[in-house]
Amino acid sequence: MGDDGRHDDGDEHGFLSSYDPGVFAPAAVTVDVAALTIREGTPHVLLARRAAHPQRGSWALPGGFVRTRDSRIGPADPDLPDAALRVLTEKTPLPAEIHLEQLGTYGALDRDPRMRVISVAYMVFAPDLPDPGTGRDTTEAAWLPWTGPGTGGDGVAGTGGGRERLAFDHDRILDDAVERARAKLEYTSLATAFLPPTFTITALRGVYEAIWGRTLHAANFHRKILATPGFVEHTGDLADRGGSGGGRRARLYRGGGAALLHPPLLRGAQ
Amino acid sequence: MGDDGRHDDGDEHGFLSSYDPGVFAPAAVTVDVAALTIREGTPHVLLARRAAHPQRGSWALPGGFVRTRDSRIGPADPDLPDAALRVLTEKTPLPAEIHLEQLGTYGALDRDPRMRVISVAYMVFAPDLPDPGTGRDTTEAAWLPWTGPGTGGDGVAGTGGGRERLAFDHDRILDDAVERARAKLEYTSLATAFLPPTFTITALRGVYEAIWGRTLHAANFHRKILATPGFVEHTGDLADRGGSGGGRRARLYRGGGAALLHPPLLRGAQ
DNA sequence: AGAGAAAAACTCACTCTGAGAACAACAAGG
DNA sequence: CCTTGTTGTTCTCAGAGTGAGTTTTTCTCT
Repeated sequence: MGDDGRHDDGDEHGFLSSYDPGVFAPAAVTVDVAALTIREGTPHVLLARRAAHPQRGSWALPGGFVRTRDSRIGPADPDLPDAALRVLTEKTPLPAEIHLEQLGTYGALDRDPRMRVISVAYMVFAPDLPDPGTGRDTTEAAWLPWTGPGTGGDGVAGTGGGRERLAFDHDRILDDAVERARAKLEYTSLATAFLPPTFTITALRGVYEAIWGRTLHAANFHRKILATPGFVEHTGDLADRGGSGGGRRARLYRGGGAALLHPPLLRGAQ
Repeated sequence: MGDDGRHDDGDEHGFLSSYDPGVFAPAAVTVDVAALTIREGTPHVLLARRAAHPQRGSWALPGGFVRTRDSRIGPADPDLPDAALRVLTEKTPLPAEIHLEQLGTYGALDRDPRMRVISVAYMVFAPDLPDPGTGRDTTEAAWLPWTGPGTGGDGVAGTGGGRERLAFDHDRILDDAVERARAKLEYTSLATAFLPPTFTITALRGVYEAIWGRTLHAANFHRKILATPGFVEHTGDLADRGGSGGGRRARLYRGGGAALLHPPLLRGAQ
């Protein structure tokens, strides 16, 4: 680290007690969360409509300022993941186990008109959750389908069928999140994070098909999943029938211990 | 984003003109750079010895505060990568093409005793560069060999042969950087970033062996590199002889256009 | 010219993969 | 009860990829 704003020599304790934090021209730090899930076979993202300036009325990723010290509003965030979970639970209740992962940090000088805002983006892989409530500073929140940059234009399909741009640089953050998700499905077992605790191989394949946007050969997928040690383990139970249309009852599995897949599932392949 | 410190309704322009940035309890934002290279077959990292409190005298990753506005010291950093390159060039001159990549952001409440410091870590893959000069606020800077967490203890082997802990949480950042480098060699062509513009297949294999810490089967490596489309392309030249010991002159290659490798080179394999 | 050395090409058994077919287990209807 | 349609699971086989070793090519040095 560099050292502007330091006083002169001496021991470290004396240095710290006379230290003035104001010298550093500090920036505001926020967390923004791209929470992804899969509904009806297509990727969805949790968005909130901004109730305040700037960009009032735009859809945006759930986010908020990192609390650097205790205040009237609440206690300081011990670490960045705590802040990410906090802003997310303001919108929707979360299950006990949730996959949270840092995506990246966005800090261009002009990305927020108020001042320099450094945003630490997180991504969440969640199973299908109920519709969210409206949190602080938002007029509306919803899981909206994501239509990727490949299909003619970025953005999120609005309820009316059109597309709207997200506030700030959140379109780019969302694209980065989906691209990261696509890559991580190849060599990690994260696909199970989109599913309830027990699931069928077909449901797991549905996750890959939704995120990768292509169909996979069912039989080969089945073989490969079971051949990858530690990916899934059989619970001994069968899925109960879903009603219409016959078909054999599928076996139920839960996630195995392995985090990394050897060998990986390659996207380029069938 | 959340909205503390906002005034009441009205149009966006009026909102911005009366906005007070001081309300947000801001944090300090720094960039720290883990610059990796390979010297004599082992990974090295660029470190600087701190000339100022806190942790004066400890080795640390090159870093500094992000400049959020113009000041006596210099202009504001337009974006975070600019800040990372700035703090790095204070220590060593860089070649024209350099691989810079964001690693992650570290923001635990107690990671710096002065105040809350959010550090955006970057990593650089560089070819073997000359010894660095001493920059601002450092008494010494050097490329030091990295001895990983697998070999009994983290840290960097000091010049005396012992190990020293790095300042702040830089040991953890460095471990994360090396682990990221190991993973990215598998499925990207980043190994070429450690080499000069033209190189031999044997030199490329040396990068893999240094980062992965294991030997690879030379013949199979050769076959696989040439079978991966876009990884390398032949320049038509041969390497000139290095002096002692006979042997066939190796063909020279340069990096191909491909960023992602299909199929990848798997670490678990030989 | 000959010995030694490094790079590159070749060989072969084995495994993995893509594609399709076959088999198993279920629901609904006649 | 038996047939038909649907879904999940297993099997088959040809082609591609892989690990390990051997051979050939091309260089330096003596």
